[in-house]
Amino acid sequence: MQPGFDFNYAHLFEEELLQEILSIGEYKKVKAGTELIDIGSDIEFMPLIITGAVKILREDEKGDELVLYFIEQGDTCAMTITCCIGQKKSKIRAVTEVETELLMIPIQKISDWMIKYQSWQMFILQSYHERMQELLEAIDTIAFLNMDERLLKYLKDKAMINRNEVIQVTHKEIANDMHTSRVVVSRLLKALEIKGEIKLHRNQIQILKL
DNA sequence: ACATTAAGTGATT
DNA sequence: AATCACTTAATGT
Repeated sequence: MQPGFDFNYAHLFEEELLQEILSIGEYKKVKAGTELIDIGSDIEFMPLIITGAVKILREDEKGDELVLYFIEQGDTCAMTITCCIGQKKSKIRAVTEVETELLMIPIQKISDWMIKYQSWQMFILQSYHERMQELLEAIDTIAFLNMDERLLKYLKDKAMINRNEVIQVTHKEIANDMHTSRVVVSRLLKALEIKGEIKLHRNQIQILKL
């Protein structure tokens, strides 16, 4: 059994399914910044995250990005579920945020196991539900929150994912993730620093109030 | 010492 | 909140 897998998933599935997952799933360890799924690509595998985190983003025709949410250990990608009920091409991009360990499950197995295992069906529905919630939260954030609140949420999410109150990032990168300009980010960060929420350094930001 | 990249700022729309 | 134009600061060669 892969290290870590036990901890996150073992209690969810019955023994027989667990053995199938372990024998069929392909174990992978990837570095931070690895693209797992691209927009328009065919989805062949469903990733089960054992450790680490993945950034899910949307992109427009010009290549401008917008981060929707992050997924962590014990989570899976809802896009792969969508593709099992028709849609084949991915509508989102998935990039690892930190070094991540995963199990790649062929998508055919998703529906096979849905019929065969009650626990798997629950897991898939539960995951889909959680992703739906996160998507709604992302919409709320973009539609109802001011840019500075949005920025603070982004920083806190990022700190949470990295399990570190100091995050390694440039203002430019934040601007890309939030689909705004670097100048705006710099100004808002400065304001947050004055408010005592964060401390700024070159290439890194310390979150003071988590 | 010089070039490059990150970050700060005023002014304008 | 976006863009421009410019400055200042930090870092690499």
